[in-house]
Amino acid sequence: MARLVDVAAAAGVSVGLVSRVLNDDPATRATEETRQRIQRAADRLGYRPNHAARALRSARTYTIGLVVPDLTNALFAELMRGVEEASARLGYTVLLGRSEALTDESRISRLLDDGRVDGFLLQGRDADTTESLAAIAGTAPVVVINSRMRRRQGSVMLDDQAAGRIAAEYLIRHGHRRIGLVNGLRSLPTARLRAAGFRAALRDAGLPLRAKSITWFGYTVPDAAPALESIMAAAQPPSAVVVGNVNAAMGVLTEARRLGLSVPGDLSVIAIHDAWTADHTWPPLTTVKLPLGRLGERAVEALHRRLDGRPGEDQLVDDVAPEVIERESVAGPA
Amino acid sequence: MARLVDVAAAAGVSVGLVSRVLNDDPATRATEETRQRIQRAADRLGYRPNHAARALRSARTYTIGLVVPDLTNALFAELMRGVEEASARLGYTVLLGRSEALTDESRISRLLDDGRVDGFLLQGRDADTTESLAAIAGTAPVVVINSRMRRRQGSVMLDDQAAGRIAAEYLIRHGHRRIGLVNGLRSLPTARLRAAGFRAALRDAGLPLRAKSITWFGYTVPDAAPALESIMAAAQPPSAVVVGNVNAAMGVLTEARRLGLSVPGDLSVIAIHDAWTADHTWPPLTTVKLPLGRLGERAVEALHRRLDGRPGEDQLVDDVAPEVIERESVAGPA
DNA sequence: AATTGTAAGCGCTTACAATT
DNA sequence: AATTGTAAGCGCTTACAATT
Repeated sequence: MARLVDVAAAAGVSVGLVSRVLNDDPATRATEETRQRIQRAADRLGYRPNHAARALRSARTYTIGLVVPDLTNALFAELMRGVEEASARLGYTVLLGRSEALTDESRISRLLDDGRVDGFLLQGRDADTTESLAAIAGTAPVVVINSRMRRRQGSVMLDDQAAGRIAAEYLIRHGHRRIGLVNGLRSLPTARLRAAGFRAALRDAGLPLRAKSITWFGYTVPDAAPALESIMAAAQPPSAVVVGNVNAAMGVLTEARRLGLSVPGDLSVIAIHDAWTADHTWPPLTTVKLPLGRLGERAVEALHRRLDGRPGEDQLVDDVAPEVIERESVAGPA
Repeated sequence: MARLVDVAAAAGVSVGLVSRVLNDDPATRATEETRQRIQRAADRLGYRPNHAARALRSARTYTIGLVVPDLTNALFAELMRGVEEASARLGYTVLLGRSEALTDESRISRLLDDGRVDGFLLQGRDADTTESLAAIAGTAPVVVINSRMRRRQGSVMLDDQAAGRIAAEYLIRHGHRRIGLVNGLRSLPTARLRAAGFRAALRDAGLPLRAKSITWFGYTVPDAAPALESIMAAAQPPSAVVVGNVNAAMGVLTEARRLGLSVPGDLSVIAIHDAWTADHTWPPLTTVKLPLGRLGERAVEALHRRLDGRPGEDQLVDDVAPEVIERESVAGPA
């Protein structure tokens, strides 16, 4: 690869000048002619700055670590797309890690100690995991996704309260009056917010709120069976449920079948979050789509500001509204 | 962070010696006492080598680029686990990229030109994509996953022929005599191999082979509908199908429902590759599980050998046999 | 004053040299 | 001969200096 000295020689100037011109150093205003000679030489030689040298000298790696609980979660695709888009735009490379593989303390702090990343985008399976990931990251710049840190600012969150409300309102609009919520763990801020939105919708519609119609087992497929069983065990079981997550909703469909309930005949189901998998369940799942791509972008932008020395903030990503994707899992009550 | 000079000062020796001892340089045999003093000093200071400095000096980044078509494919989880495991063991960090985001030529070769990676593990959506990814990587060490390069050696492949054979044999054992194959694109080596195994099983069982009972639409969900429709349009449609991929099998189940076929009553289905999603379709899918984790490990090991200057090889990962995971999508013919 | 150049130094590895 | 030290240099950025 061509180095700075090669470009300098080709352009007939010094390495210092080449570096400053190529980096658009605002303090150096070379003549247009010199600038062009340098740029042309760099283009002709296909010059690319050596990452290691730049990182060593400037003590910035221009790499951010993205830590998520499960790479194969379909929801992660859209988040990642946003993260990639914003990273490319702002000049960062993304180093990806599953949080299980990294909670093994050593690996996350090593990434820092080895000077491989400038900061982290963190998402744990629940608030405690996220908090401990952040603790491991220590004083490094961190932005947590869909959670908040107790002692530090620096988070981006979706509007989960709106999502819970919109899902419940959709069912109410279809005539349901007994509605359950299959929710994530109580330790998850997202779950608490979705429940708040859910409750608000019922209250506004003048519907009664039974504590037993909300479960807090979790967002994953296996959590759905005990949740649905518990909800349907009521004297007057609901005719519809909001499920906190598409993945758990797949489990709800399976469990409904086991309980002999037809969807949406006996039970309507709407899930929060949209994913391609929702198209291929039976029946196809009606969902509330949240702007995960935008969440990823906002997370990168927030970290970028932190890396620039600006203070952390807790942000709500509400510039794109949640949207109901109608499929076939909701009908009127029997 | 503590630097080499800090450790050297603490141990009362020179930086050169510290570097050699910590890196287990075989040419330097320090006294046991010195060695211990150095190691203790390093431990006490929490010394970690600065990655940028090491990369700059040694012209090795100890980072490998892993490029896959779709991060959210459930199959990728197990592959990634193997890649991570072997990378950690051999001292590499993994930089992850989707191949769509990277075919955009610039990004893949930039990773190299910027000196961010030593080499690549590549997997494209099909043979042509993989080939062009490899072309973009140029002279960099490359190992392709589940495909082969025309002009270069350096690949790891699953035993797809065995998988196709095992799937077909399983259906034959259940009494099926008219069996279809919903396969991936003909351009995919994996698809051709699965078809070969499939045909061999039918031939060995003395069953007739109709060209029309094999389709080549692709491995993804939407490819399944036209495939199944075309197969079931035959005068004597099959009573069972092998589906080349779990994801496509989800589409097959949806399409069967649309065609009014019950699974496994009217049609038995077995898919190649196992994933968590297979547990949550209706009915749960019987699959042939292939050793994807081992594939990932072998890929890293192969790249490691290339980076050590050894020549590329084309390897078949057959040290773990494919295994049928019985669920509920296969029964005897009606 | 406007433009360009010089050279130090980031933290390592490693050839070569020096010491016991 | 066995053990340890010295110093150059990887490719950048940037404070400071020099030139027009």
